[in-house]
Amino acid sequence: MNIPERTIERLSIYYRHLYYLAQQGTFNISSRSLASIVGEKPETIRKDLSYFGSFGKTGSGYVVNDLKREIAKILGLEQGRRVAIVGMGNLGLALVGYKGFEMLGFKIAAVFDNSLNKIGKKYRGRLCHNIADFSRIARQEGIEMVILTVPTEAAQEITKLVTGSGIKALLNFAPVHLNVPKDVRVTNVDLATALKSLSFFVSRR
Amino acid sequence: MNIPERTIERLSIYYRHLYYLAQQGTFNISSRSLASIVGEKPETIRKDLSYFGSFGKTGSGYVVNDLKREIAKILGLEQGRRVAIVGMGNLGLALVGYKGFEMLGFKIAAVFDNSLNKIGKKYRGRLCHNIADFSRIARQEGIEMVILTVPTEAAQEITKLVTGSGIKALLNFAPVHLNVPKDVRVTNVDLATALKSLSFFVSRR
DNA sequence: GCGTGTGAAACCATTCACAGCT
DNA sequence: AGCTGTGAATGGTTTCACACGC
Repeated sequence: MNIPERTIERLSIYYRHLYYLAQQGTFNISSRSLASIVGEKPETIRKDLSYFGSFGKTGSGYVVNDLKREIAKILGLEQGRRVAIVGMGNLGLALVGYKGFEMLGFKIAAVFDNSLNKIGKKYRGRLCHNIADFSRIARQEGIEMVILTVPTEAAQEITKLVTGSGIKALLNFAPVHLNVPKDVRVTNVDLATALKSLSFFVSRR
Repeated sequence: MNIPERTIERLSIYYRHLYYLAQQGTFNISSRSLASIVGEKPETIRKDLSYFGSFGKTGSGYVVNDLKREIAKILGLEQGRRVAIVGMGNLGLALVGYKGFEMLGFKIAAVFDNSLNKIGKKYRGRLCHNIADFSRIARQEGIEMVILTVPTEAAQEITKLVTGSGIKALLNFAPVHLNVPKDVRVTNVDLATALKSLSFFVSRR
């Protein structure tokens, strides 16, 4: 079966809130309650889950911990994926310190830059490597995913280097469309674009 | 007519690339060339534009500067919208310095925090105000949109304060669903979620 | 010939509505 | 009674394919 893209995005959101709920000691939850927390409809949640199996109990809803574990399994969060951040500018720096990543099963295993001012320095306890050594260090550290926070002009070139080293998943913060081999997945986070879309809705009021 | 959400998101992306193209002195562009730059299909671009009018010339495509101006008009970018950043943590700090915003017609007119360590300090030349004074200063500065980079626990409360002061557009970086009045628009940027979605695709390879 | 603008078709995602289980 | 799981219906978005203008 073909799973909607949107479903995957939402599963990530469900996961986070189940995580919070588990911390608070909530044991059971219905699709209706979860829906009101995450801002979706109950049937959306049930449908999303139904692509992967039946995790609930009719009459009583879902066991928070079980559902959390199932979603982790679906999203591949169990293994504690190893991530590199490439580009130690303001944004890269903010992301190394972003608690959300580690909390949810990602390990920022290495950081890179091309500037001699930064290489060799430590950022939140992580030694900044020379981007030229990416291939070797990525292999050594078992990096599977890369967060790209480099300047726009450099983004395509560094993408080539990174995908050439076997990385198949990129989270790109540079506001350009990256050309990558077909088997590489890119997710773009475009900060200014998000703001511009909002602007449209301000205009129409 | 009802304009697809996705169309609006893409228009922002077209805009940015038209901006670059104009800088480089490109005069004309076809939907096909633009498509290959932004990573979309030509017919998607033409359809997106068709919701707002006919801006091209059959046979020769679009005049870069004209199309850029039209999209600016559509997205309401002409007025140089005034934006506030609330929360001067790592991420807020990175965003004050993010060139993409100013470049594309947004003015970061004020920044706020609740910490006495930060209030009164300057960040990239902008005085950090006490969040308690939001209402007054937002009015004074003509703030129309808010970028929220506060800790998760504080997000809902601050949202209440901000929307209570008449703000109708929020770009939210806190990983929670914000409850807002119906006439307020929220766009969520969820950094960890983006990474988790990617993880799913790594798993299935 | 090249390229836009656009109805119509195909595709994908959400919502409905209800059978079935506890 | 309460809640899940899911086909069927609806709604939204993308893609196709072609008429028309330069």
